[in-house]
Amino acid sequence: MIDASIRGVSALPTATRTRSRRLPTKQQLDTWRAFIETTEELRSALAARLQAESGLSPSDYAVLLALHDAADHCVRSSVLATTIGWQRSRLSHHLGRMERRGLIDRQECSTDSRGAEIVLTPTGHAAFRRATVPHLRAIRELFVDALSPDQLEAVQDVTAALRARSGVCSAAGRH
Amino acid sequence: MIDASIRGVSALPTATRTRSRRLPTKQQLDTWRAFIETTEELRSALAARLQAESGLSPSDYAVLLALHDAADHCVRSSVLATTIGWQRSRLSHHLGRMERRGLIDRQECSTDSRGAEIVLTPTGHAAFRRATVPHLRAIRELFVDALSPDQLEAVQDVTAALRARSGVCSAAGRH
DNA sequence: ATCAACTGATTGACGTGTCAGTCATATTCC
DNA sequence: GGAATATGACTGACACGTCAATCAGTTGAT
Repeated sequence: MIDASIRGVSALPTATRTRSRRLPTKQQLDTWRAFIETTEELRSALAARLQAESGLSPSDYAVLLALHDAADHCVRSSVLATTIGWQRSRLSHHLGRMERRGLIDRQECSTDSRGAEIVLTPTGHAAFRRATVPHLRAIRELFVDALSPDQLEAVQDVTAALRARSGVCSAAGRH
Repeated sequence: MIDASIRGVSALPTATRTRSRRLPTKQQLDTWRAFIETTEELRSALAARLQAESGLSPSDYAVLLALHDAADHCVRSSVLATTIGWQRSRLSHHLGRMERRGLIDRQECSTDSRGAEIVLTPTGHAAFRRATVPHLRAIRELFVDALSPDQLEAVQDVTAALRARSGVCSAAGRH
């Protein structure tokens, strides 16, 4: 969980002050470390709650949500992949596991016989309904309620800035 | 921390209990979503750079860093596990893979014959040295330089607030 | 109509992480 | 000293994700 790949700055060559070679200061690294560890903790705390309350992983939830939002609770596999921003093979593997658990069903596509249509089973629908309110509540408790309105605004500000920088090719979002 | 875990739902005033059923607003969910997606993007962008520049995963780097910081580049396996905050089995598996790649070596412990001492090999040391500066530079480029001083401060503020909240839950179930 | 190129989806191999043991050695208590 | 217990580390089974390959079906050029 904890990403320790940030620590141990003790032996930094502070001599090089060239612009592009500049390295983060100790304090900046501390901020980075706190940031990356906190987000990881938050993510895993939420995953643990979701699992405990509904037996679903975040990935399961993402798939069920996309299916639930779709008309007829039925989506082409490729569409599903782009909707939740996954690679096809990942989706294929995950759908196999979810199918084995009876959460979804695969059907042949009428318009393109290569295609697969993914359908929400009654079991899958029930699992999603059971999961959704507690999950949203957990998000509120662990994230929203932990922050003041100002802090929430700061989060939006910071994420936008980070995206602008690293999201060189920030397409329609992933995950 | 003790009083926090004792604070139970039954002892809460009515207003708070009503509040506990409220769900996040659409805007709050958007903020959450942006937050979680951006951190994930940042994490994976950094991992990709580390991998490309040094052939190491963030996990590899964490292990090598802890070993590098240790006296004689040699640490007891259990100490290593707590240092980087991993479960023992995870570390054991990962060390097996790193040993196969020649990055580390396992030796018998002199003081406790159940124990194992993990040693940095020359190969591992070289890989770590090759990885460090580019990795820190990537952190600066993708995180530090993307944010203003005010924003960096806001990050610290927000992470502290999140930790204070979720720490209530994770304190019980950690390690 | 045919063949090459493309596309939708799955598969296999492999690295990774978790959980529940297992085994050998240390420690504790009588 | 010797049984009960605790500890350090490893293992096996399994879920998960990525990459490269595969396969069947579709499209496009000639």
